[in-house]
Amino acid sequence: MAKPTQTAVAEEAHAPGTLSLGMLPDLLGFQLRMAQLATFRDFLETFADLGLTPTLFGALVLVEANPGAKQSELARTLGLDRSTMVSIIDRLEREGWVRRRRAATDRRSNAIELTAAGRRILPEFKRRVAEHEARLTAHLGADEQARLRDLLGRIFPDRR
Amino acid sequence: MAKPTQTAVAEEAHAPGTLSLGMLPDLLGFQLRMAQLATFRDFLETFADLGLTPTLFGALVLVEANPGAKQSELARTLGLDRSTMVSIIDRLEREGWVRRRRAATDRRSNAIELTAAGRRILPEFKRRVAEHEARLTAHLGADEQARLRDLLGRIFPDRR
DNA sequence: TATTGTTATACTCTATAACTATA
DNA sequence: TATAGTTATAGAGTATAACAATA
Repeated sequence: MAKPTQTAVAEEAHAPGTLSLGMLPDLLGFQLRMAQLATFRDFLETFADLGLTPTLFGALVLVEANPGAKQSELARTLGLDRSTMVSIIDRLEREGWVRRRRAATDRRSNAIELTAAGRRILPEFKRRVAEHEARLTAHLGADEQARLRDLLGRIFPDRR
Repeated sequence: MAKPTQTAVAEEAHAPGTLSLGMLPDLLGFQLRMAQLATFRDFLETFADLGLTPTLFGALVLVEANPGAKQSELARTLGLDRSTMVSIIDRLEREGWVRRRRAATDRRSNAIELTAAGRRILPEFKRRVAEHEARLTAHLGADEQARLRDLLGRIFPDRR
């Protein structure tokens, strides 16, 4: 599996079918982007039959962990606008996994909570996500996975 | 549209303003997504005056490293469809940074290359990207940055 | 005045399918 | 037949601005 290191190419000449990446591999932003793109696509394939996206799954887990949370709280936690959260909750509600309830203390807001169907199906979602994660980390040891999560968590911690 | 039924109910207790993330921090995909989102937004702000995106910058660097490469080669390397690459090259060409040249050997394809203006401005782009990268890695040591890039490169290496 | 949810709208990014010109 | 570039189009995801209800 070991490929010879690519040497500097002369002007105009580059291996057919294989391009040099130039400085890109040295950029954290580039590695982040490519890893995220591959991961996103695998996630979509994992849930192709249900149309579940990483954002929808994240919202479901958040609702489970914070029953009765407001839409705008969920939005802020996921780094989304509250108008974006409307359609996300719409979809989850249309699937019958969550419901909107009028909050008792502040009647402007909706308290979002899982339905019985949502609580029933969430373990299956988590099981599939675990399989997806296993593919993601197939080439990493358990210690490396933990290290990677830790390092990622320290990128722009002030922007979250 | 159909408005959801809303019934008043008592909210369950969770810390005001701060939601629990549940299992999300344990998911590599989630950390990846949040880090990439923050990074993408900082990149856009960095080039707000020029409208340069990570993809456009990546394409420029690729053209620099592989003068005369075909559009479809660039597309494959960046993980994009060749129809998507059309508009990317369109934009770079409209800015005057690259040009399409009829390939001599295969007249179906375009050989993409930097213009003089492109070669002139690329160092400035790289300087700004370096500043962006510095913000990104503000909380990481040099060794940790290298380790992070290495670990990211081992996520789905077979899908790239 | 400020906030919450909502709607209307628009913009970006991306892919699919069909077309053309070559190979 | 197959490939490279292009075009038209559609879908997903997102944000901004304005509005009503409520605080």
